[in-house]
Amino acid sequence: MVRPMSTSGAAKPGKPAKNTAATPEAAPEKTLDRIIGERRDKGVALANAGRNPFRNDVAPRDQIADVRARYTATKPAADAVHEGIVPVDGTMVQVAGRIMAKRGFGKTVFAPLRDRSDDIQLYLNVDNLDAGDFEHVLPNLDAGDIVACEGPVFWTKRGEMSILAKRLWVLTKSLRPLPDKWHGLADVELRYRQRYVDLAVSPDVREVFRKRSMIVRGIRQFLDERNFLEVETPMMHPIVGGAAARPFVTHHNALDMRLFMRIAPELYLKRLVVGGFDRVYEINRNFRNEGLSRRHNPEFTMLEFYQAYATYDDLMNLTEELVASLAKQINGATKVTWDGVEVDLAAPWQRLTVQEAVRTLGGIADAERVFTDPAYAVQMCAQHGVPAADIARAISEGVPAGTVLPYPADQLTALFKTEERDTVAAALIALYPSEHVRRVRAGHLGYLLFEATAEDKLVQPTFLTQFPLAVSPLARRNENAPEFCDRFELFVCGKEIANGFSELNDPDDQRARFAAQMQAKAVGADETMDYDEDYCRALEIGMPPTAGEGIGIDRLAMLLTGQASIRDVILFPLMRPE
RNA sequence: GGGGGCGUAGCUCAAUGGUAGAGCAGCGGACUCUUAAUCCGUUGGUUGUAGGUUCGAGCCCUACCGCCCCCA
Repeated sequence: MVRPMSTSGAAKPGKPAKNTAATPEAAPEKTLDRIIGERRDKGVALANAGRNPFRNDVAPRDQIADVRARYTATKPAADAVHEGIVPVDGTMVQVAGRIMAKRGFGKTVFAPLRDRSDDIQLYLNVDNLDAGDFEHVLPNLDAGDIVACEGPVFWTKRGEMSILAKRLWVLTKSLRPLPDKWHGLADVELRYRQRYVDLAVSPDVREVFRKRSMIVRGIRQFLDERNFLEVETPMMHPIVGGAAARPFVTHHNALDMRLFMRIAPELYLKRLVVGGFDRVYEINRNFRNEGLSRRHNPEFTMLEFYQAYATYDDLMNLTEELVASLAKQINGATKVTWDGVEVDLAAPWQRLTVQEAVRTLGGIADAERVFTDPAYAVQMCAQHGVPAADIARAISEGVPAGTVLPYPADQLTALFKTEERDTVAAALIALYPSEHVRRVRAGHLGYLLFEATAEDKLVQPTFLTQFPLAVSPLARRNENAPEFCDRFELFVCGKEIANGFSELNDPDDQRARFAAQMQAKAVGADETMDYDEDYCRALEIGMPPTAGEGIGIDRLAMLLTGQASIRDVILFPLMRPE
């Protein structure tokens, strides 16, 4: 079947001679329109010669990479004498892909062809190519066209493996020109908006996404080998849970129900652990309604996995093994360059408590006092640039709900920007019901101080451990220090890659943590979890001792492919509409 | 949200406030081992959008749109 090209009335013939005077009312044709018109005309010419320019009756038998592999060893010595064009063995290969360039020599045309696996050069010559193809197909061939080609393999004098084309079919006529053959597509905006063009012309970009796919496959293999069960849990949640982030809100019509796009699958996965699937994982999208940056995309991919009868310590060991083995599998080495820094992912990695990080990297000599004395912590935070709003909230969260504050709640942030800060803080701290709350609040401030002073100094892979309770509402308390949790985060080049902990499975403690989240929300925190009563009920059924972890797949892909922007590891990053 | 940068032909980029150019691609021609092929000729522009200043604006000013970077 030959579908005629729909040559639009506006399209002009191949030679747009200067006869526009004959149609003075015609709008001037733009360059791109003219190019598209010329390409359409070639499609019409193909159709007129009985060659459908959009056909689907020729499937390639061979992949280019396979052809290359098969013939690489037959390459003649550099000093070999050439006697015309001699196929290696006369075996016909048949490949298909996109024509990347066209170099014409009158009766000979060289045209590199690219399929998903590799490139190979087509040698299209009047003496060898089917006469009809030479006459009707070749003149209507453009860079960008999808073609199939059949012929034997030979080596050119310059030592380039080539296919001596006997037959050539245009399978898909490309109507738009490809970007500059040398510079490619440099405009990052166009690269993201028209990823199909970016991928078509940039092997490097293809390679990044191929590696990303290998990473995900490698993770599945790694976990499957360890008897983890891959599961799928809801992406639309009736309540917000599992992480501290602002959600996307949507609505289900039939049930007339508000739903949140999930910010994390954590609470569902742990329900499965309660149910007896005590090694589970999920690799899927999370959605967080936050700004875009080099390291944030509103939808991103997360691996979360849970292993019963394991501790956060076990998961740190597992993570080292997983990431180091992925690096070897994908790059053949544990060293990668990221952000201009050489990072070595070989195990073991440094382990450092948050408090130690504040002292050694943040340069706060009395870090211990920061994590026990909230008044001191306020001073340190203020000195080191922690935003006043964050300090005010962290301090306020310790005041029991319903207490009449000595200062108007809506002026707290403003007050924390002034010299009155310490007085105000002291007044609020005086309202705390217990020494425990004082320490919990100090821990919260200590964590803010860590973010301000130390986080970006964690360059080589580092497990940051012993997180303050206040910022870890789902993690198990440390046996010896109840204001800290058995939790870690993995940092590389100042970026958080993974987050794991021994799970909190005491339902009463979990209820108290949810209540604390409600309190935080009440004093203005916008990244809080909702109280999840069903999850608490599940914990009452009983969750075995468990450790769980989330690994950001996008950031891991950035690390292992050396990309500086998350947009370069997401095929279609979020953009404003054109 | 704040600050900085960028936006010119299909692509990659030029252009003291004074006639908008080049390379590639395209088109026509030559060429049977090129690979950023070469050579000759040639088409192609509402300089992101809308205003303003000026005798004159791609360039200066204002607003808006989009992208990038930094900060919050």
